[in-house]
Amino acid sequence: MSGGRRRRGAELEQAILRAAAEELTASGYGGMTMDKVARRAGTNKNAIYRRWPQRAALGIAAYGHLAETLTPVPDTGSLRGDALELLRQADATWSSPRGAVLRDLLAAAADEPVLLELLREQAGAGAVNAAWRALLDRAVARGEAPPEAVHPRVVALPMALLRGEYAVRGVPAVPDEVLVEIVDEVFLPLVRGRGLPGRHG
Amino acid sequence: MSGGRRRRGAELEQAILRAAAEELTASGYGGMTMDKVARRAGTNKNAIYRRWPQRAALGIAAYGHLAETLTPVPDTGSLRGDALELLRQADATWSSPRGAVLRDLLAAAADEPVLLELLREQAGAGAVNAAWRALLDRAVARGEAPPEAVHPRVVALPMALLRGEYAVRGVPAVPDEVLVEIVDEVFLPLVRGRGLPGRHG
DNA sequence: TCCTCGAAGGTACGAGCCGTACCGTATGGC
DNA sequence: GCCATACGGTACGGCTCGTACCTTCGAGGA
Repeated sequence: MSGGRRRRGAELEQAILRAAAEELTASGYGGMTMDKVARRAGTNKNAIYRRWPQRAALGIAAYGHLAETLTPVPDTGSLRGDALELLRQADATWSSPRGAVLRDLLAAAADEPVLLELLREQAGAGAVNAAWRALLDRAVARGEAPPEAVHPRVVALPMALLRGEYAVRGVPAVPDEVLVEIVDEVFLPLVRGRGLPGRHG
Repeated sequence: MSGGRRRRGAELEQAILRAAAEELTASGYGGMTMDKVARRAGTNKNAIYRRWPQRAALGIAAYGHLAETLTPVPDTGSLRGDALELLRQADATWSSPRGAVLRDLLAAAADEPVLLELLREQAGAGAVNAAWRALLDRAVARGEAPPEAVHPRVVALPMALLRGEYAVRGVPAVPDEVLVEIVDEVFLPLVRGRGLPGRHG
């Protein structure tokens, strides 16, 4: 909106995305109205709908602008320390305003596989998974965990339990005791248990 | 709407709830409009808003009418069989149309603790939890699992993982292999692992 | 340098929904 | 038989989404 120039293509697209991201942080996903985004971007809904066919698609794309911060994989020297740290990072993210947006988007995209996959990309679900895997690999290398412990379901377990907590309690952040319990009462015992012979073939 | 009689109190309330439940099954939660419910119940929105202040509250109450079927706790003789059966029951519920409604309601109530608690009651979350606990208790009694295995987090684990699957994949039912994996690769190893001494205090 | 076509701006609109207000009317209790 | 209460009917304001239509700009080719 500077001068009489008319923005086009990528320039306009970035402006829209930034405006949408600002609306997201200001009013959440529910408050991210197409009209408000258009007004804030200094354009009109036409230009938006030409790029994103639905509100949810714009919301997901805009979330990508918000969630550009990549959290480093912790390395405390012990599996327990690493797991706890990573879980605390995740909890901090999920309980932040950005986490509220993420959860709303997740709900909005739940019945559209295409959007769901897009959201997973934007939210860095792959990176989180890789972090947990790296953490387990290191523990195995240190001899702290049996090699059998490295398994996709084990990798995904702590985040699933964290999500479960949010589903049960709702908005507020998960107390630290719960995170400790997830690690000490579930994650670590499971890692130990997978070193034992099972009954199944 | 039979005859010229005017319904009041509990009679009208039941009629509204039934109409809302029918709308839920017909169009899902998103399609459950206050106007449509009122029309189907043969009344008007006034009578509804006098009882439920928001759409979500009505949706949750109506869901209670849908989910009156209590599933029996399986008893196959082995922990693995019981767990698998219970997980399959849960998956069947969650992947049914009723499950779609439930997931929508969960999203709608996510940021209102009061509604969330109401929904947990209506959805029989307590009963499901009790079923998993009973199943573990029986396994302990049979000597199939160590007493330490009975722990709230262990009880809640399989359902949390199932929810996680829905969050990741979206709508379709979870393949049976995944359910088997949850039991064989996570649940049972954890139960075994909790019988071992850990490193924490 | 001029022309043309695609893209952006502006605006208006239809449709749907929520939640509220107002008022006439029946019903059950006193 | 009277009256407070709750129901029926209807209308409305406000908001949102998504679409349509036309004007205007801008970039690249002739």
